[in-house]
Amino acid sequence: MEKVTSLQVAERAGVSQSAVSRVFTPGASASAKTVEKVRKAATELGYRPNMMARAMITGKSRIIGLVVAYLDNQFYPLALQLLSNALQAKGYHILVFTAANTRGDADEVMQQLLDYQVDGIITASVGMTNDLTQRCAAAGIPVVMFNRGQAGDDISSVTSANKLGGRHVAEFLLSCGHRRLAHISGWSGSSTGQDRQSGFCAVLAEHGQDVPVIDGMFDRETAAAAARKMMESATPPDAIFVGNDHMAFAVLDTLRHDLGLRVPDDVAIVGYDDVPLAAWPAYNLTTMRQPVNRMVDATVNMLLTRIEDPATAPRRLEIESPLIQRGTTKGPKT
Amino acid sequence: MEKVTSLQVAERAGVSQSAVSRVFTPGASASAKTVEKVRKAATELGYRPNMMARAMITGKSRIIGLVVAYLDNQFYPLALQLLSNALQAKGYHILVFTAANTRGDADEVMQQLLDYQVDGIITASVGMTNDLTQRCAAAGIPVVMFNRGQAGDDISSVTSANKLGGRHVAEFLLSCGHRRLAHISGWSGSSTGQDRQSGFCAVLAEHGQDVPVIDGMFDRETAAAAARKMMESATPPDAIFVGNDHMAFAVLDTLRHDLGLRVPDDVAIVGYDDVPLAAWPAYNLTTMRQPVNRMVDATVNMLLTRIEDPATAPRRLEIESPLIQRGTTKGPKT
DNA sequence: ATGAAAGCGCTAACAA
DNA sequence: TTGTTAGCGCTTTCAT
Repeated sequence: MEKVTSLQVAERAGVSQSAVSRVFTPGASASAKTVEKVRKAATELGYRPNMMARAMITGKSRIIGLVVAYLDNQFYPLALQLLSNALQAKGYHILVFTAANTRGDADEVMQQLLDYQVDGIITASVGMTNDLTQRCAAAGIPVVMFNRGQAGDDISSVTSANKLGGRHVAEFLLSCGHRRLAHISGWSGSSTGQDRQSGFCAVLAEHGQDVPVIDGMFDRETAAAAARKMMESATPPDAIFVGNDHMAFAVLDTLRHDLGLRVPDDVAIVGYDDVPLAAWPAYNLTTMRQPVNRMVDATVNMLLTRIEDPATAPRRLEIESPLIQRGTTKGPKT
Repeated sequence: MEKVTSLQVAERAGVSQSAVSRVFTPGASASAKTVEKVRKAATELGYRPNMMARAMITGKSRIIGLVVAYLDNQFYPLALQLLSNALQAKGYHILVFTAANTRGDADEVMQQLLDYQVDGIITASVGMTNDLTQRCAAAGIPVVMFNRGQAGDDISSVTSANKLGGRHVAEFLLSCGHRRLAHISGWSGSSTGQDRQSGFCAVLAEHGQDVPVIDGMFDRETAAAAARKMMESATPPDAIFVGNDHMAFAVLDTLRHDLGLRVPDDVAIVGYDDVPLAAWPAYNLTTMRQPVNRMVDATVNMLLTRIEDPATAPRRLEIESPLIQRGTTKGPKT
């Protein structure tokens, strides 16, 4: 099982080394006879082309850099797995870069990305202030932001229709008869957090309501503290829209176990993402679905399209998705 | 931000190309003056050595292949994140390979691993029948199995002390006064599943008890069905040891919501892993901790040691860890 | 300590 | 279609 080179295969097959190369290069021409001889010799020797050498010449590594900040939120492991599967099926692989949402860190990651000559980059759970994306795009590497958008620019992104989703939630809660709504938002440094909030608040503003909002930072502790604060205020809400499921679980835990409140009787809760855990009976959370599968497919398509043809214009895709009613809300008044 | 080569840096610094190389090669010699000139020119040009070219010569890619079967169990995303952080700090990165636990798939993954010339391999949530590990080891690539062992062989592995853990659980449940114990085991094709089961059953055998066991396959549905079956039998258990937390959550859901049973009053439940979710109030699960941090550190150390010195003998490390008592069991009778 | 020269394993012109 | 040739960007002898 030692290193086998194309030259050795060539000798064994009685052809030139470049003939071997052609047989293993998708778009190359070789006679049926040559192909057969080479394939035979190759399997006998256990030959496979060396990716590194190939990458060095073609400039294509068939490696996609995945930049990810945290994996505590169940949504991201799921996405990672699906992305990996989808890319693997297309002959690509994911090189993982963990990055804090800080400036210096982003620079370092950026350099590493370039070092490895990744063909493309997917960023997930990375904030929008990050010029990392900008700089990679500037370096000519296709970038797709997964589950994050960026205000009016030239970077591809795939998200769900977050603004619309926020509106849906507001309309739904109103239709349930709730009148004192509140919002524990996703991190205000992320488009996702902002959009959900603005959609939600817009509808309520149309109804003349001003909504208390606390930034939950996509973090359990922060969200739990926010929930406590809201419920202990003079006019506690009768329904809370939480910026994602991950925080919503923390809110539910706090409401039920710390404050002894009943959900949805005392407060209704709506989350965002519809991660698997949301459907488990222990939480049974009403939530806006994010269609991970479709988001992943779109991300992969977009990225590979741009890799194959760099002239392709960046796109910003928003996928609509339904509200999933479960046990943390009462049905709408009819 | 275009491609900058060592030759360009050399010209600008007024030295030879090999001088530049030496400055960027850890163990090489260069005068202070040369180093300074080169460093200056390099930063001005934004030069960084090309990993691919370097990898091709040295045979070291600084890439670690991570083979992983599924990420639904919270334990693995957590491990992935920690592994990535630890390796990144040492200048390595993780290339992800998702693989089903099937023979043909393993072969394919194995080839891809070799194609990318990974310096080392970590397998997680991969079964033991997989000769993938054997073959990689045979190909001279250091392999560490994370959270899996393999019966008496020459591959490094890092696990918790699963057999001992199983024993702990049995002794604990007996001390709580339970007399009708049962076990929903981890996948019997994994050492982890087997060891936990054998430790657990060994203690009970010593007490003359024969324990009903159903293989939960590390799967929610399978575990839930097993729990239902057990509770509906003529002599339902008064305590169930579930092979990991991921399944234990499913069991708790079924017990509480489908069967209307109270935990721990009707049945006590113990899991294994102590994933973050186990500590959340909604489950508040008593469980054997697996010390992810220490397991990750050990894995990284072991792997890098073997990469740096291939002569190092493989090791099988078992890390002991405590039982974390929470709300799904009653304290021991005193 | 430094430069010149020889490749690592492969792809991509270029002729034939 | 095929073989020959020239590199990709770098590390590493080998002289100096």
